[in-house]
Amino acid sequence: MRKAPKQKRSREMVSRLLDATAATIARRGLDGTTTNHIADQAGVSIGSVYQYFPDKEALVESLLTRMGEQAGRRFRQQAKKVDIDTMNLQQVALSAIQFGIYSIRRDPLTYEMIRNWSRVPIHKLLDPLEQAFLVAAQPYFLKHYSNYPVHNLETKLYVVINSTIFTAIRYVIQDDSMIEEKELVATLSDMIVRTLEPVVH
Amino acid sequence: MRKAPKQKRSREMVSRLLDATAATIARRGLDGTTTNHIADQAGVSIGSVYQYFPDKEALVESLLTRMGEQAGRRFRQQAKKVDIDTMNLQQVALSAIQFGIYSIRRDPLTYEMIRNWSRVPIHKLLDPLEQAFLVAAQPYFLKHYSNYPVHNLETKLYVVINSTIFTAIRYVIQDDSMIEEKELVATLSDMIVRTLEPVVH
Amino acid sequence: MRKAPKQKRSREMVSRLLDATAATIARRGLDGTTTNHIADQAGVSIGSVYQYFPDKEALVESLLTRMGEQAGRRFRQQAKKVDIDTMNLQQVALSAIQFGIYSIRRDPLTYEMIRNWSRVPIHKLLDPLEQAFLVAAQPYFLKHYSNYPVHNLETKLYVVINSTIFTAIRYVIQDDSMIEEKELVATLSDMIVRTLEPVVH
Amino acid sequence: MRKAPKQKRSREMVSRLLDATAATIARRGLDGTTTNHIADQAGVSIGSVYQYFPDKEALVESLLTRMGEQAGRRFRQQAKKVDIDTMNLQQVALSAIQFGIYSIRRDPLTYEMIRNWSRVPIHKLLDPLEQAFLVAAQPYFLKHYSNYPVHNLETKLYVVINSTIFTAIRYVIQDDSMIEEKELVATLSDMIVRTLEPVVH
DNA sequence: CATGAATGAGTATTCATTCAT
DNA sequence: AATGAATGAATACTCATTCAT
Repeated sequence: MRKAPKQKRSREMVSRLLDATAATIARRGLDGTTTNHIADQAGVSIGSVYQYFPDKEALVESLLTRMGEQAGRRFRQQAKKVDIDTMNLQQVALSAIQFGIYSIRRDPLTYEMIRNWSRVPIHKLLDPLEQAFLVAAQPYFLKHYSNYPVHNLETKLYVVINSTIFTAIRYVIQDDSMIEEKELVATLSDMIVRTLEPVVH
Repeated sequence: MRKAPKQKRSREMVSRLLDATAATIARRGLDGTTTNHIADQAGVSIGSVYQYFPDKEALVESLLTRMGEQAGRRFRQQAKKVDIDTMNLQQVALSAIQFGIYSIRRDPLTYEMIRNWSRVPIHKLLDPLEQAFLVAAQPYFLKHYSNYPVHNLETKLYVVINSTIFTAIRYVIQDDSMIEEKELVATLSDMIVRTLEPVVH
Repeated sequence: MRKAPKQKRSREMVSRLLDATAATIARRGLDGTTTNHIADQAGVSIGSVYQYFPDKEALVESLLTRMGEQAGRRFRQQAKKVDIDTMNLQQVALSAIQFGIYSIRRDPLTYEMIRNWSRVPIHKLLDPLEQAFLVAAQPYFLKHYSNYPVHNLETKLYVVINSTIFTAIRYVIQDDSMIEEKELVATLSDMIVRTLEPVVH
Repeated sequence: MRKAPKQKRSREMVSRLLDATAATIARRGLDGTTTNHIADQAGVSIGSVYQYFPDKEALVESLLTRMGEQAGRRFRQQAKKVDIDTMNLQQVALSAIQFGIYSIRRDPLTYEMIRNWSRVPIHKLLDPLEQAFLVAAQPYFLKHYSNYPVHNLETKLYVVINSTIFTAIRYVIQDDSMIEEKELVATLSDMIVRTLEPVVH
């Protein structure tokens, strides 16, 4: 009974600090973000930051975890609306990639995190997405290809998801202007469909 | 005539500094590498480093360029040995990926560079590889599919190469133990073959 | 109420850092002064220096401003004692210059600052002095020459003050032993009096 | 006989190095000038520079000495043309100052040297000028004021010359826009005339 | 619990000068 | 005498983290 308010206050503080971290990274980039910037943004002292997080790394990791959860939730909500019976995989993949590229381009935080994927525990963001995609895809495959090898599916999804994400990222970041975005998106979704296609005997 | 020895010495120094840079990055990581470490490793003074390279960035870029050239050369040598008539694309891709993953696992330098792909001009390393792959693949496509749409091929190769590289990298770096390496390699090469397959009418 | 002690502490730190800057420049010269020397002299860490001043330049500028304020104050105090009715301008100027030369000779800091006048914002030091002199001189001119052309006075004071300061500085610094100090001072004050003398119709 | 060509070559080299120093300081400023820049500009190796001058300081000092000699020569040539009988001191001073300000503004080398007067042995430049002015002025005073106290004259010229030079310098460098250049020049020459004026009994 | 002042290790780069060739 | 490659001391500034209040 006595602990409740403290825990609530604590949860509020954590959330506030993560908001501040997100806003700061979005505005100043990962390299440009200092712990003091985050404290300022959160409107608390730097000491308080260290009361709730052991170090800067923990702050970023927590933020990524939260981003992963949110992204997974959004993905599941989107997935609900898709009518498996009328839309084919190509269409779904295409709009998903388009939406993904758009999201990265519009969300500086995600952009910055993914840009620095090797320096942050990016899997905290990607794993939930992968998981959500896996769950959402399962019924599709069960319906269309009744005996799709499920274990195989997992690896295929791993390949397909990572391929799509990082190819898209590299394209967005490095602005390889030789290739049209439309064509890239088409080729990527083509890659997805072809790769996921069960082997035809 | 008089300049020859100087040019040679200069080339030797450049090479020595790049070796030192490579060794230092391999041992201490990109972030842990300072210009003074490089000078120490090369056995020269820090001043000499700046006599040959304007700044740290130039050092890393030159190293990546050299790595790209070497990788391209190695790739072409490997490609020579492949007998297009007896080996199919699946087999080629499979051994190439296996070799690639092995290389990254064994070469901490490549590992570190690719790990920091967004902070270094990684294209200096990847472009020659892409180019080499493109050149090596051309006869294959000419042989098997006489009128493969070449422009389309470019985008497809972009997708295929980046997908393979970054998925492999992510796999190696993050040690996603849920998936077997063998299966990943198989799935990746499968993805390559399926994606590059011309559309069958 | 709560901010008071902090502001006090802050003011104390600023003052302490300026003291340290002054002492260090006085002892080691402007070129020989590093930010770490200043921190050492102040008995604080280098980080603290940068908590209160954005860079070295700001430190020097603040010091000059403080020096200007102090010099202006001292000048006004001296000026109070002068009895306009009994002392003439020649006498006032003479003692002022004597005092000035003495000050520079005894104060290595002022000496060093003025020696480097073109590399530091020396006007922060000289402007208050000029202003103080202008204010102090006004009643004198009002009394003796009721309708002295004020705008003209500004330029004349500019010439007179700069001439005096820099000629004295050059004399002190370069130790031109051909000329007696007494004679120089006399000639300078003579110059001042003659130059400020309103035109007689 | 055998030494002659060497001495000639030596003199040529010294002259060449001074030219290079002058050009480099004029173009890059005193702080921006390195010994290697000078060697490049002279088209010789840095080692050769140190064959002829012990250090950078000696290079600058020699250059200032040469500048002083040239300035003195130019001054004497100008002075020849002035007709003492028809021109009065006010006119001479005025045009001299105007010419001086113009020279400093147009000659980046002189500007840069004078701007850094406290860090270079500026007297090597100014002493010959003072001397030349002293010599040139002597007959003028002898003619107009037959029993002008000569010793006094020396000090007065010291004051007048330094006052003029440094006030003008400060004006040019710091661009004190509150004061019109015309007015400053007029006031300075007024100061000169009034100060040099023999005491009227 | 909160504060925020203080800490100090860490790093890229410059340039006058030397000396082996 | 000439070369120019090599030297290396020296310096301003950052920022994650601590701890006394």
